[in-house]
Amino acid sequence: MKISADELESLFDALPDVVFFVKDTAGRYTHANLTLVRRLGLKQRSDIIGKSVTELFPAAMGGSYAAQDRRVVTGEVIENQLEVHIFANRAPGWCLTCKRPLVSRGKIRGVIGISRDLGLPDGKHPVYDRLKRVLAYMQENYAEAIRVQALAEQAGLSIAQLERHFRRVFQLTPQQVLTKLRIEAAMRLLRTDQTVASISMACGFIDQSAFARQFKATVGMPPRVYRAVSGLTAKMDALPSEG
DNA sequence: TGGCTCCTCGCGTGTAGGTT
DNA sequence: AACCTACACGCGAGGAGCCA
Repeated sequence: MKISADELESLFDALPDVVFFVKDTAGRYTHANLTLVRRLGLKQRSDIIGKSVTELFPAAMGGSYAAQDRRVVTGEVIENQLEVHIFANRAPGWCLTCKRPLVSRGKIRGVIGISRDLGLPDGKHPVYDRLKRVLAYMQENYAEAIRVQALAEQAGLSIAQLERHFRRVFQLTPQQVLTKLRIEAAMRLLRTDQTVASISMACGFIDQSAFARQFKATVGMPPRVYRAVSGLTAKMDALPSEG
């Protein structure tokens, strides 16, 4: 039994916190769930089908998504990539994106993927309180060099335990949580007039080079472009998410 | 579920060179 | 001058597997 993309599309329509899409090898949408339609500020699916990310997304983000798709079309699989998506109300939202080549009869026919919103932590988990302490430490010290080993010691857990519990409670590895904290801080500081170099140091990156790379990988655009984009208001009232 | 080892690979880093 | 990108290299993070 094989499930078609049409059937998956219908199923994913029911998930408001998950974007589902299929694109052909040229990067044109062949399927999109209603969550993506809404986040693009569009009315119906047909407004998306046949279009590419560069037509639907602002150039700064569309180009990054297209580059990601090109990698997948060559066979690369993207698993749980932590990304910032800017929703229609311009608020940033954290998502985990998965993309894989769509293979049919032995040939790659396109890209199939989902992007799910990062949910709330599981506060009922037995070690949640210990992890919360580690998280608080990370929030206070993200500007410093933090080793997972040190976090594990602080929680009284082995590294393997810490990672396992982090994934279960926060849906992220400790390293991803640290990146998230740093990028969030950077996005705040980019709205001030601090230089990119000073922001990179203030957020715990070794230099602005490492910062720019990480920022682009996560947000989809270089820091300078994000600064320009976040300074605009009316011109960019719809910066939706996908991946 | 916890603890441990092993191994792969992705990320951080430093540098150089190009671009704005 | 400030910023971005590409590349090479080393190391630590994280996955897999096993056992208790």
